[in-house]
Order: sequence, then C-alpha cells, then structure tokens
Amino acid sequence: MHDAALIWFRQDLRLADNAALAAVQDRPLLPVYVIEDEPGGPGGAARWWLHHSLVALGRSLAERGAPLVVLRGDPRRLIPDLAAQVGAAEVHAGRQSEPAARRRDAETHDALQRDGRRLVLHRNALLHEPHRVRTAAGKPFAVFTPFSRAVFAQLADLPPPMLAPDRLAPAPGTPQGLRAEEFRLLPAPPQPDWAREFPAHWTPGEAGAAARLAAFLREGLAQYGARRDVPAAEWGTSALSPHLHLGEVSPRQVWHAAQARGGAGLPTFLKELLWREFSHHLLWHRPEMPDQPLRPEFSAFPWRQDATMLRAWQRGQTGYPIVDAGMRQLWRSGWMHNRVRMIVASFLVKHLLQPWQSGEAWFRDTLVDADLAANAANWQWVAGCGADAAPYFRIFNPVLQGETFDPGGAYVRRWCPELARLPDRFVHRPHEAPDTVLRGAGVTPGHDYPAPLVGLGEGRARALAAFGAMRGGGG
DNA sequence: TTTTGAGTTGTTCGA
DNA sequence: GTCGAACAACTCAAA
Repeated sequence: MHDAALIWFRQDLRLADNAALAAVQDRPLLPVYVIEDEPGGPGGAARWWLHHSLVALGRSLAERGAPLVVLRGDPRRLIPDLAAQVGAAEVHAGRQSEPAARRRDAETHDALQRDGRRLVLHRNALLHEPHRVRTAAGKPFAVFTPFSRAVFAQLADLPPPMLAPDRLAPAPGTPQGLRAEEFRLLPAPPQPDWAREFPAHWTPGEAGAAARLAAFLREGLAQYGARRDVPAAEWGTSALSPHLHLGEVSPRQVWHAAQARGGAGLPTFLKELLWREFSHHLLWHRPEMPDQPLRPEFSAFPWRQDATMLRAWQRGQTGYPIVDAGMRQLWRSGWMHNRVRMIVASFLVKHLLQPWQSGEAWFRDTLVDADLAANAANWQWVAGCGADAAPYFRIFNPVLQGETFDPGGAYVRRWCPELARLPDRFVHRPHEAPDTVLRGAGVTPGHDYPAPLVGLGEGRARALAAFGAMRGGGG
C-alpha cells in the first residue's frame, strides 16, 4: 500500500487531465481546497464562480469516494497540519503564476519540509512552463510572435489529455468532507445579489466547462476567424475564459479538442490560447505587472484621475453606446466580449485619461474570468505600456468600432434598451441624432441616455498630447 | 557584437 | 467612395 497523499486544489478544479491528481490517484487521498481571505484575492464575480465550482468539484469527488475538504485560513499552516494528520509525505498541486501564490507555495513548501514532507507542483494551468521557454539568448520573451513560434514548436508532440479517475480511495483519518453545513465556508454570494443573472449565462464546474467547449467546437470554431469580432454573434467566441481561469477544463484539453475538430477558424483560436500562455509567461517573469507599467517611462504619464469619470465608465454611462453596452454586459453577466473589452479599455485610458490600473481593478472585481495575468497584460497592452503594446497613436474610436463590429446595433440594443428603437444610422451616435429622431425612438436627450463624457476629437487630441508630454518632458 | 527585420486587434487625411 | 500613407520611433529576437 502506498503512502497517503494530499491533493491541494487551487486553479485546477477538475478531475480529468489533472496532472497533480494523476500523480496520486492510486494512493489513499485527501483532496483539499483552502479559502484564503487575503486582500487581492478573487473579486466579487470570481467568488460567485468559485463558490459554484467548489460545489461541483465536491460532488464529483464525493461520488468517486474521496470527499473534498474545504478549509478557510492560511494554507501555510493548514496544509502541513493536514498532511501530518493523515500521514501524507507529499502534497501535490498545480503550479500557479500569480506572485502571491508563488510566495505562498514557497513558504508552504518550507513549512512542509521542516517535517520531512514536500510540496510537488505540476503543470496544470498552462501549455508551457514559463521558466522553460526562453529566447536564444536565454531571456524570457517580451514579444508575442516569437514566443508563440517557440511554444507552438514545443506543442507538436503534446501528449493527449488524461482521463478522470473512476475511483479514489480516501486517506484514513480524513476529516469530514464538504457537507451542507460546511457550505458556509464557501465564499458567500454577493449581497445585494447583483449576480442574480449569472446563472442564466453560466454553468460553473467541470461538466459545464465540457459542455461549453463542445458547443463552441460545434457551433463556433469553423467561423471563429471572422465572427470572433462580432459581439452580438452567439458563438462568436468560446467564452471559455472563466472555465479556464479556475481550471475546470485544461488548456491541453481545449487545444486537443480544437485540433481534432479542425477547420478554418482553428489557427486563430489556437493563437488566442497562446495569448493566454503569453500573459502568464509575462507575469511569471515580471511579477510587478499587475501594478507597475512594464515600460518604466509610463510612470511619468500624466493621468487625470477623476472618480466621476471612472464611475460613469463603470456604470455604462459614458454616452458612447458600444462602451456603455460593454460595461453593462460586464455588470450583469460577469463577462464582456473581447473586442468590446478593447474598446472600453481604450476609451477609459485614452479618451478619459484614467490610469489603466483603475480599469484593471474594476475588471478584476467584476469579471467571472478575472485572471490576474491576462487582465494585467491586456490592460497594459491597451495603455501602451505593456509587452508588444499598441503604438500610442492607436486610439479606438468607439463610434467607428461600433459601426464596424456591431453594424445593425444588435449588441447595443440588447444591453442599452433605452436605445433599442433608434435607427441603425444613429444607434452608435445618438449624440448626433436630431431631436425628432430621438423623440421618435422614445429617447429624451440627456434624460434617458447621457450626453458624451468627452468629444471624440477632443479626447483623442488630449490623449496624444499626454503621450507627447510623457515622452518629451516626463522621463 | 552588430545588424537587420519585424512587430494582435487603428484612425485620419488627402489624393 | 476607396486607397495608401502618415502617425513616431523603439525594442526585441535572431542571424
């Protein structure tokens, strides 16, 4: 009989293709999740997701014979205690890229080692190992295209995903698993319940992830190249981000399933998975990325912090329909389409000159997929201070973006119902509509829908001037 | 070490 | 209405 082992679930809440689980599935097993109440932990929307995902994981584990134990507190103390309690020499877990998680794991490993035990980390959340992918000069990548070539070459012989174990043996001395009365340990649903619409959009958990993946491959992958930019398209994007974030499905499962399906949209879709890898690569090597601009000269950028502007943007009251539709989709569903994320981010950072960190924080609190690496990397990209960032003069025009990617206004009409009856010609520019048109559509100007926070020409010129000031005088 | 080519996602202006 | 050029110059990766 093998020694008992702990499997410590974190961002790999699945049984299939779980390298940490596979390493110990033949031993008496104690599966554990530790809820850490740390500042900088998951935001409200992500906590909603985590709650339901843990319930799902707990059920699957219980069905297989090894109930999940959920604890709340500091894992540096709880994990070694638990390992001692069941006599486990090893604790297995998936590797994480977040700086706080890496610190915590190092300290947990030290604590275990003092008792002659060890923490064994596995690649579970990524296709590549951030410390094993390097440029020819031995440095981490800072440009996407060469990074993607290097990773793609490595993935040619990616092994197929592993199946979920059928039966698991509980470790003797296992404390009680997740029972109904212990659900109070789980993150509470937010109050007031702004998440009330989330269940209509999402099914957290491994089964929900598998269903979403299958549906996307069936309905969306073939057209992905063109339709991914249309926010009103039902299967335009995979919407797998929250499932991937908590590891309810592994990137390897997605990669293999997409390749098996094939089709015209495949290369673009695989490239998006590699953007996720790239973000984690960056965070691994630049742990300051969530707070500090990767290009240091941006520390001197003349932001104009303004709580009123920020709040109008957060609530979807900027006066630009595609921006407001996106921000309201985010608030109500916990998610926003990728194209619209770029538009709203560019608007906040450039037209409103609010620091990208404000937008990053709001996204992290309201997105169900709130992935620290992807969120920080993409905000920095839009702001122009990130890796491979957009040139500063690339300023999205929210009206043109709306008219290009939401031509009939279906997306705007869905999330901004007060604009639903405007004719196509004005649905993305209600501020230019004559009063007769507005009244005919049931819109009272300045009452039902706000006037633009800033003129597009003015906002653009101000952003260009701010960048110029940073380059010229700031640094 | 030096050199060279390349680099997610745009907009505006003028011919 | 369409098209190409300008925007501004820099860093990175690899030969």
